[in-house]
Amino acid sequence: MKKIDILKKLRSSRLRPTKQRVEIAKFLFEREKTFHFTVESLNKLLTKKSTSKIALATIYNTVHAFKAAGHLSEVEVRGNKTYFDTNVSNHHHFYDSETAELIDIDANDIVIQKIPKAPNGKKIKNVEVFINLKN
Amino acid sequence: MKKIDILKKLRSSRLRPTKQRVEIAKFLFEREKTFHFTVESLNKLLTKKSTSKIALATIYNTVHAFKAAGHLSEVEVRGNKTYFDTNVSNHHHFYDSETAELIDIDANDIVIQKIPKAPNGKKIKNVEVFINLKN
DNA sequence: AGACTAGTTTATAATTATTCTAAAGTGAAA
DNA sequence: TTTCACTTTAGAATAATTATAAACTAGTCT
Repeated sequence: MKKIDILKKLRSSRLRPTKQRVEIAKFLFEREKTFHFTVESLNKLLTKKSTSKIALATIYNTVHAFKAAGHLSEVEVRGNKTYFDTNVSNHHHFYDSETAELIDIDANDIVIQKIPKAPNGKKIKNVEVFINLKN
Repeated sequence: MKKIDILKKLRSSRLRPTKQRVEIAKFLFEREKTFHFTVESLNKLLTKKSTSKIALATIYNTVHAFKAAGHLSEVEVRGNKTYFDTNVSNHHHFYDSETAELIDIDANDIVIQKIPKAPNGKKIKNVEVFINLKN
């Protein structure tokens, strides 16, 4: 994703393309593969990569703004920290608890044959499959 | 589950049946249906039910000890608090984000037809399906 | 039964992740 | 270029959980 697209992406979501947002967006979205991270890991990576320090609160703000805009998804991982994913399409995850690493699984690679009905008055919003790994 | 069984359960897990552990175990395991809770909710319920106050740290200790012994499972719920489940068999969950409520799904009620291979050198430990609900 | 000891409970402090606050800064519309 | 709503920022506040260390107790050994 080019810089111009980053700007479009931000503007189309009514997010002012500030220096910080552009830098974080470039870091997150200008890559081939999907990227999984926590706010802590993102902060470390940004600090290493860049000269200008972005406040932790700004990273929280920005990540949440990107999530609200649909540019990031939050991943179902049990544990203390919240994981985010640049892949916002419907998909699933492997989780390697040894390395605390997430790996995407394409929605087409999992087929569910039988699924229960939602309880009274409720509807199914989405189905997330989580495959825990061991060595 | 009777009191004698609670004592057996504790002893078989090498957990001394202290007053607090027995009280918590009775509260958790002497019921028909599976029970979902957070440490906070359990603490409130125990405080309401019982005369003797159990320290919050003890509840954390005990819940973790029960989990380590395989008497409780931790549920995959994104969010700040950790959810536990008295159902330790292989099963899945509905999650109602409106009410922050978990509902068990029997393992037989979900059939997965196609599943990806585990990455190099890894094996599949287990598969958890999580169905998010909406109104 | 009495005393010992390792395991347990407890109140409180510490830690960790996240959110709040309010003052200073800044994009972009006019 | 002025203006102002939106942002950023440092630091305080909050919330969940874990650590600490002193007091307590179940079970064992006599």
